Amino acid sequence: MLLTPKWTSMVIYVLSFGPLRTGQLQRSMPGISKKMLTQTLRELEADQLLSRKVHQVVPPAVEYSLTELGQKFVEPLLALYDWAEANFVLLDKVERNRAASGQAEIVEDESEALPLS
Amino acid sequence: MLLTPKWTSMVIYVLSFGPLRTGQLQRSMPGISKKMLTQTLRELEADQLLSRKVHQVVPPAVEYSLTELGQKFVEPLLALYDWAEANFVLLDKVERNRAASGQAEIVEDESEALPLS
DNA sequence: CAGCATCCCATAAGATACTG
DNA sequence: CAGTATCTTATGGGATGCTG
Repeated sequence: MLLTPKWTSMVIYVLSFGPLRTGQLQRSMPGISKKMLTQTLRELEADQLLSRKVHQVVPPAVEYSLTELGQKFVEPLLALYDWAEANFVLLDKVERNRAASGQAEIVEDESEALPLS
Repeated sequence: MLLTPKWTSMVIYVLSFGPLRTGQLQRSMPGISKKMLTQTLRELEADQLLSRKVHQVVPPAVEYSLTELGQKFVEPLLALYDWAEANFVLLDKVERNRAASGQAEIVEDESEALPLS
């Protein structure tokens, strides 16, 4: 899948603001390792969501930018982020929710037969 | 994250059509193991995206349904699915794209200085 | 029927060192 | 600066058997 890897959606999001060089990308995503950054970028490139431009200079300068397809992905991605933000899910609300109750509802049935199909 | 586990989004999707019992859920998702089904359901329950109702009968009958929060999640999720379908990404277009070209663009620069910040 | 526990394997991901 | 290679660990996930 496209969203299961840890960093893919974040790369798309960060690049949605404009093209970035490798180092800038890494600094935009605290915690990502160089290995995972490269790997994620290669996969997204293979999926044609971003393009990679190599400037033949020393030291090397590589610029990443979203393709048309990648830009089309930004909107549904933001829809997801908006939902998360609106419901504090990526923040700490869920943690607090987890802490609180959360028991399964027990339904006392009269019959011993299966009530559902 | 909420989307990284393999089955979470599918559970939400399947339940978006209405409440289901455990076995019905499993049959709705070919390939899911009982273990992962239970695990996924527990996590989504902890995140308050679905609720679990236990009917006290023999044999046991457990019904899962989306909470308000879970239902709010359906829309952005479908937006994502729509994008995927529109771009054949979950199908085979990507595979064909991967097969074809996909080389990084080489930009021939005159200078040896860094052209980008 | 629904769920839990256990064992095992595949993959994701982090750390580190090295190259042009 | 950008990238590769290698090693190690953490996690996800499948298979199976057992319980009320």
